[in-house]
This record gives sequence, structure tokens and C-alpha cells, in this order.
Amino acid sequence: MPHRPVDPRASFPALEEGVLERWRERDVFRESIERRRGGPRWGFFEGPPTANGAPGSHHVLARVFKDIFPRYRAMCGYHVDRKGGWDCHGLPVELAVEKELGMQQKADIERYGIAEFNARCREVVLSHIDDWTRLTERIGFWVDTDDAYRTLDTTYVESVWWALKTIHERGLLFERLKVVPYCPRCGTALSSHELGQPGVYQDVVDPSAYVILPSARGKLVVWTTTPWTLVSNAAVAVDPELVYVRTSEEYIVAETLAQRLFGEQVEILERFPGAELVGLAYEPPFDFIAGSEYGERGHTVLAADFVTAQDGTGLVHTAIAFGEDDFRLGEANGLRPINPVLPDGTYDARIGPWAGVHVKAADELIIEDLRRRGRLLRAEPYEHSYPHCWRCNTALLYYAKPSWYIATSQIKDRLLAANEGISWQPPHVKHGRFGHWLEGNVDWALSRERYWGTPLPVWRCHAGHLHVVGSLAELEAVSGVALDDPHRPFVDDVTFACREPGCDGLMTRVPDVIDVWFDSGSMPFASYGARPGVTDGSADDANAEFAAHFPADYICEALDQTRGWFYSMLAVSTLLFDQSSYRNVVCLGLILDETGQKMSKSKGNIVEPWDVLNTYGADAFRWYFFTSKYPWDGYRFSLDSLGEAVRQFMLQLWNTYGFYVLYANAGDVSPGSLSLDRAQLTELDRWTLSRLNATVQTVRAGLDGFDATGAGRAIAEFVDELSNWYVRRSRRRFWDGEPAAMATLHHTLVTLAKLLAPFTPFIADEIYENLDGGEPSVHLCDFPVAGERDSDLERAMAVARETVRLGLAARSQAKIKLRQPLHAAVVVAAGAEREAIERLAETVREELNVRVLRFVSEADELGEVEVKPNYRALGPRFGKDMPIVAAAVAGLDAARTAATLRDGGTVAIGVGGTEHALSGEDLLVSMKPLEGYQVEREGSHAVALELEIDDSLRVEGWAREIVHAVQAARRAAGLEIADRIILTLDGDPPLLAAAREHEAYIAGEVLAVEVRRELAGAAQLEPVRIDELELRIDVARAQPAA
RNA sequence: GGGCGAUUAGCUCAGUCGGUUAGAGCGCUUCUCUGAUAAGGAAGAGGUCCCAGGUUCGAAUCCUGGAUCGCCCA
Repeated sequence: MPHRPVDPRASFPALEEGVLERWRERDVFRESIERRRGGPRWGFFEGPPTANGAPGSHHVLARVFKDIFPRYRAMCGYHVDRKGGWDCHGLPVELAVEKELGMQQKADIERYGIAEFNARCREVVLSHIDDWTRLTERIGFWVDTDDAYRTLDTTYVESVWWALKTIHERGLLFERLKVVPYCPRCGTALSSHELGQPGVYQDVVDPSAYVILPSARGKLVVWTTTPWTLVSNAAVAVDPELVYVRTSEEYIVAETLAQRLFGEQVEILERFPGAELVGLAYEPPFDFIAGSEYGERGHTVLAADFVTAQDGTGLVHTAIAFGEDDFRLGEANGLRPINPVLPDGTYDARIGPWAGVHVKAADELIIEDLRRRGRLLRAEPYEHSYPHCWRCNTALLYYAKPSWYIATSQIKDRLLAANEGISWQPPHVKHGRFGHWLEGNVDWALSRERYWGTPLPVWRCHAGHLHVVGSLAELEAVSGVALDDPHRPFVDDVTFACREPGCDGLMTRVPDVIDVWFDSGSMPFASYGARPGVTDGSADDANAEFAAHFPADYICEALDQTRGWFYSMLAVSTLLFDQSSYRNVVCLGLILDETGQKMSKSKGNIVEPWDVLNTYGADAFRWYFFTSKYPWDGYRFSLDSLGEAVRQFMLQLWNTYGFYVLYANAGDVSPGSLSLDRAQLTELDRWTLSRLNATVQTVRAGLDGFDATGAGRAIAEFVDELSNWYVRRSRRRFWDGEPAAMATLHHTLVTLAKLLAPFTPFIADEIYENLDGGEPSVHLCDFPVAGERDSDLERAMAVARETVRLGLAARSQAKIKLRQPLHAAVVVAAGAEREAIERLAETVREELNVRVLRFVSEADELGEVEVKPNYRALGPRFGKDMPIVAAAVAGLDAARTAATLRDGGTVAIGVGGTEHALSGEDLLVSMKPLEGYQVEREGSHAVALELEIDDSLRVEGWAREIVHAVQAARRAAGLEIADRIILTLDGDPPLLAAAREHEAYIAGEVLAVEVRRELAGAAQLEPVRIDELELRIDVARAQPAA
């Protein structure tokens, strides 16, 4: 047998396991790269997942999109290295360990011991890598996990240190006091990237307070949604341009807000611009901190540009340390940020009665105290969106802290310029979400007061001299200490003498670690341990690797990475190399459940990837993601929707493949004996090959443009045409093992396998392996190149199929079974359409089961013609005169016009006194059916059936019914398709007579070597009824010829 | 509050340069075909193309405003 038999009920998951085994045995992934070594490079960078949890379906989405384009490029001859990677550092890992060890706060970690804590972090983050690797292999994501980079590796950390040292040398690394979102539980500031994590902003109800601040001018009223900041009120901000009023009760507020605050009856004593209030001293809400401690202008009214009269009072409570606007205002007015809140979120000793109270818990106490002292105008709950820690869900505080920054805002123009060179999918992200984000760039808050991360390589002496270390070798050179592990706490102990002339200080490390996004953003060089520009020989190999792979042609991540990895990749590369580290990026949307809800563990609506893989397999999973939608729009995902993808596409493909193998084996047709000899090919063969070439073109164009969806859908459409037109129309030729048909289908299936290899790598390889197998795997083949197309034939076939569709509809309307032959189908068509149908007349005739196809050019016989304007053609020409044109066309003699146009002539109409000639392009000719005919029409052609059934047709119809019944009997008897039978018939004489008349036909159809009549024991057999007549059938397997 | 995107049949989705009868698949009803198929074919039911204005001879498509949903910011 030339091919392994194909099981029509094959289990795809089991089949895929077999293919995986073959890939492992033949080392196909490695080979697929090795074969292309020397070809042009095409680069992919893996955005490293944090492997501290099991991967979910959304990870599968990302990973299959990361897979498809590199696979495609490799098949196109590119050398595509694919280095895996793991993001190892960071708060998520620390949090998992804290939870495991039952820790509540930072101090617990210090008590436990940083060395032990970090050791546990290392274990935890590596513990899920096996899960990830297993899933990665199972879904067919080809990425080198053996040689994956890990952000915790010493060489990786050293590269990151090199990057920071370089940035420092360019004067872009600095420490500054700044108001940052701060998590009191984690004890660290969060970066703007972290604020971009899902779930950070939540709608919460906080107490808001209108607070009275007495002054010489009247009672200032301020509004705040963070009452806990009132203890460090330093000033009140007003808009100098805005109009303020003093009410009869001495309250001072913005004019536009007075009625909302005090009712419509409010009595206004005085109106004045905010500028008049500037400099006014007032009594602070609390006197824990004296105005003078803030500075000269403490507890006075200041002019500001951020005050609005949208809500509140138009006077803004300002606490320098607790808001970004506040802090800037303080800087501009010489006010010091005084922060009475400890790192754990409680007040310090300065806030006497509430010292040790958590600030959020103090809100109500503070409001109550104000009320008691008559300083509260009003308090009410206020719902707003407020940021929370992305991992521990604690409400963040805005809080002035010393932090280390990278001055990315200084290279904003370069970031924008680099973005111009990136191609985004979908395109609107480039100048939309991502471009806007870049335009609003603020400096990168880099430092984290945490433990499990890349240590900030900054050493500082008491005099403030800095030394930024770029490698462990450098650290050893200055300190004499050779470290193996650059992590905390070991690196914390390394000190050395300050080298600044005249300074006798001791250099100690600034204890912070850095933002993990800087780690992952450094992967283009750090994944190789590169330190570009370092020429002492220590990094030569790594630097060469980096140079060979930078920048990547392709990256792909979820859309939420615009503020995450997409940004850090761009920022780090622009800082260091003044260019983007990637050329093309595909963004992926969210995976929702079938009701459109976001999948989350808490809702319990997660679809586990292994469930999908074990039920439908990886190819189905991949195919669904590639073709059901454009990926950035997100998915409504469920096991059911995936099942549809399997039925619609994979089974259709599988059965077409199975069909070929069945008859290739039955006819012992080996692939080597096949050739696509054009002389032998039928029109249908050539049509299929032309359509195949068209599909190759579409797929290549799609994948070149990172459009897997359009490319995949084109393949699905072609597989449908192949299965439901080519194979269906060609079945008989396969029964006979006709070489041209065999060669056409074989070539088509093998080409399809190659086209599908990047999409569904398992089934593609299975088909290739069984049908061709010239290479150890389809993934080592070259991607198909489109051959010639025959556009005329493709158009002709489209017309023929349309004709068949009309004819079948006419049959259905007349309620005449397809098995019943009819004498003629009358086809109305002219010109190219008629030629097309005539060219494929045999196909049309067989499909419609009619003896002859008759053509009429004049539609009169079947219906009345109608002539309508072709708006698409005439609209641009006549513009607003179109209604006149339409009226003029309606006035034409339809039959004569149609005849004229058919002969290539033109007709004239008058519009606005001018004659215009209209050609066949300008008018649409269609038909109205006449009564009494079974006619189906569409556009300019129509099909009518002659419904009269004479004896000859009836008997032929019976013969076909008999064949149908015998086939059913064969199947019921469990015979193989190639088994020869001895057929015995008995029953009503007319049927037996029909059988006799068409005996050769029947015997040929049912593979009967002998047809007998008069069946012994016939009475016991259940008869088949045909047109009220009975037939009894017996089939027996004939002995195979010796 | 701002940015970006979406809204088309019961469901999942197409719909090109604006062209007058808006499509497919699934599901449903009826019929049919089967020498590969879990399939195929035909007919039927199913639409306020989110709403309102505007531009235009003509709008699902372009513009403005609004609604709803999602994401991202604040």
C-alpha cells in the first residue's frame, strides 16, 4: 500500500501526540533552523512570560501567534532563531512567596532573611517553567526553551547593569523626590507601567469632606476626597482668573459652584477674581505641623493652573507630599514637602492622637474631629475610580519619596521618531494608543524598595558621589570582592572607597532593586549577555550574537503591553541605541467567555488550555485563534465555538485527504508514478490547480503582512471548494484511479499541507508525511510559490457553478428528485457567460442530471428582460442627474435594448437635452420569469427545466433508484468499497424490467460481477419501495478473482 | 473626565473605492444527496446595519452629536 490508511474517525489529540514524537525523534525544530543557516536573518523576540503560575488560554493565543510568522518565514528560507525567555524577578514572585510564608508586611521579609527569601523566590519562579515548557511544546510553539534566557541569570543582570551604567554616563539616571503611587503594604512605589495593569483602577466610595478654613477675608471652603491628607495641609490653591464669591455666611467659593453648594437662594455679598485671594493667610484644619515648617508661604492661598470649577469648591486643599499637582505647586512656591506618613501607611509621631493609625482608617476620625470643632461644612460619600496595587489590591497612596529615574522625557522625540519606523497591527495603535502614550511621556520611575530583582547598580558615598557599576568584574576591580550571584543580599555587603579626589567616603550600594519592565525591556542584548561597546574581550561573543539579532522583525503580545513591554522595549533600545528593537508588532486582544465576560479565576469562567488540547487538539486551538476573528478584537471563546472550527475545517480537510488515500491505496497508485501532465488534465483539474495558485498568492500576501486571519480564511475557502466541488465532481475518476485526477489531488493536498504548516503544524505534517514524505517533515519544505493562474477558467467555473445552483433550485421548486433524470435544462446566457457554460457543459449537465443542455440567447422564451441602470458605472458620470438617467433607462424598450447590447452596440438616452450613449457596461440586463415555467434566474442568466418525464426518463430514474438502494444494502452488509458483489433482485416487474434495461449501468455502479433475478426466500426480505413499487435486494461478496 | 476601538440575522462573524436586492457559517423547519465526510445540495423563517442629524443623485460605509460595551489612561 502506498500510504498509511486514514481513519475517518481519527482523534486529533492522539494524532498530534504522534507527530510530536516524530518531531522529537527527527529533531525537526533544530533542523528547520539549521537548514536555513546562511539565509537572510528574520528575527523574533520572545517577550518573557513570568512563569510563576500555570499558563492559561490567553497565553496560548499569544504563543501561537508568536509561532506562525516565524514558521512561515523559516519555510520561505529565512534563518529564524527563536530564543525562549523567562521573566523571573519582581513583585508577583515576591507576593507568591510572601503568601506562602504567611507574611503580612515588608518587615517580615527582613526578619526571615533576604537570602532565604530570595532563594525561595528563585525556586518558585522556576517551578512552573516545566508546565510552561510542556504546554509550549504541545501547542506546537517552536521556541528554543533549552537555551532560554532568564532575567535572573548573572550574565543577564550584568547586561542590565551595563545598560544602566551607559544611561548614567549619558546623564539620564538620577534620583529625585517625587510624588509616586505608593503601596504601603508592599512598601514600594509603583511605576506608571504598573498602574497600567488590569484591575488597578477600581470604582470605590471614599468619604469626601468640605472643610472650612477661616481667614481675614472670610471662610475658605476646600473639598477633598482624601481627608487623611488634611493633617499636612500646606496651602490652598485658587485659579487667579476664576471668579469667587463671598456669601452672606462668609463662605468663599467659586461663583459657579455657589448654588450647588448652598442652594439657589444663596446670597452673594461680594464677587472678586481669585487673584485677590492669593497671599491670604488662613487657619489650617489641624495644627500638627506649623505653616512655617513648610516655608514662608505655608498656610496661605497660592495661584495655580490646575484648579477647575468642575467639582469641589474652586479652592483646592494642597498637601505638598501627597499629590503631583501639589508637589509642583510647592516647588514653585518654595514649600517643603513634609510627609508625616510612615512607609507602612501609618502616621508618625507628629500627628499626636493618630500616630500609628493607618491613613485610610483615619479618614472618618478626621472628619469627626472637624465636625466637632465646627470646621466641617459637609461630608458625603464620593464614588470615584481610584488606583490599587496591581498584585495585593491595597489602595495606593500618592506620596513623595526619593526615587531613581531615567529621564525618558528627554528622549521623547527620539521615542516618537523610533515609533515611526514600527509597523503596527492593528495600525491604529501606532498613532493612537501607543503614540499618545509616548507623547505624554514622563520619566521612568526605575527603583523599587524591594528584594527579588535586579539590584540597582548604584553605589554612593556620604558626600553623594556616585559610582554606577557595569559588571561583576568592574565591581571586583573597585572593591576586591568577587561575587557569583549579583542579587541581594550579597551585593548589599560590597563596599569600597570613594574614588573622588579628596573624598574619603565609603561607597555603599543604594539598596533598591529595579523595575522588572527594565529587565524585560533589556532582553534584546541581555538575553545574550551582551554589553555592546564593551571591547575588553569579555563580551565579544555575546555582542556578536546581539548584533546578529538586533532589531527583531517581529514581536507579538497582548494589547495591554502598550504600556508594558512594547514601551520598555522601545524605551531601553532608544536610550541605548537610538532605535526601536522591533520592526513589526502584532497586538492581541482579550479572551472573553461565550457571554462576553472577561475570563477570570474569580468568575470561574476560565477555559483551561489542557481541556481544549485534550478535546480538540492544538491545531483546532490554533486554527480557531487564527481564523475566527482578527486577534486584536478579542475572542468570545468557548469549547463549543472551537468544535465548530474543527467540523468546518479540519474534518473537511481530513476527509478529503482520507478520500485520496483510500483510492490511491485501492488503485495502488504511488506518488512517484504521478505527474501533472498538462495534456491529461481536465478543465476541472486545471481549475483546481488555478484556484490553488490563487490561494498560495493570497496566503503569502497575508502572512507577509502579518494577517493570519485573511490568509487562513482563504485556505478554508479553498479546502471547501476542493472538497465540495472538485472531489465531488471527480469521484468517478478516482474510482478508476485516473492518473490526472490522482496527480491533481495529490499535488493539491501536498501543497495545502505546506500552506497549512505554519497554521496547523500537526495535521499538515501528518498529511505531508503520508502523501509525500520527501523530507523528514513538512516544516523543512519550502513554502509554496504560486504557479500560473487561468483567470478565464476560474471565471467560467464560477458561472457554471452559478448555473448549477440555479438549476438545482429549479428542481427543488418543482419537487423533482435529483435522481430522476430530466430531458433538458434550458440555459439563458449570452456572450462570455454562454461560452463559459458551454465550456463546462458536461459538468453542468451531470450536476443537474439532464440529458441535454440547451442554450437560448433570447430570453423571450423564458421570461421578459428588464434593463436597469448600473449605478456604479453611471453614478460618477452623471452625478446628480442620476434620477433623470434612471427615468430615461426605464423608458427604453427592454427587449430591443438587451438585443442591441448583446451585439456590442450602444443605446442613446437624452439627459438635459444632450444625447448620451450607453454601452453594455452601463446597463444591467436581468429577466423577469414568465408564468408556467420552472425558471430560476439571477442577473443576466437563467435556467429552466423541462419537467416532462417520459417512459425512458422514468425507467432511467428507476435504475438510479435501484443503484441507490443497492448501495444502501452494500453498506448495511458491511462491505468494503472495492468489494465485488453478486447481486440478486426480485420484486415488481416494472422495476425488474428497468434493471434489465440498465443492467450494465447498475452493475458498473455497484460493482456487481453478476446480476441474478428471482431470489430464493425473497419474501423474508424487507422490500425497498420505489414509486409505489417493491424491490427486494440481496448482495453477496463475490470471490476475488484468482 | 480624556484617548483608542467596537456595535450588522437567535449565535459567531464578513461586508473592498459610497452604487440602489446587506452576505456567510452555526442553529431552527422542510426536502434532498451520498462509492470520503461528523459532510454536501435546495428551500424557508430570521435584519430599525445602535440612535439622531448632516454631506451626497445615492450611506451599513463619509462627517457631527449621542447611546451602549470593551480596553487604556486620569
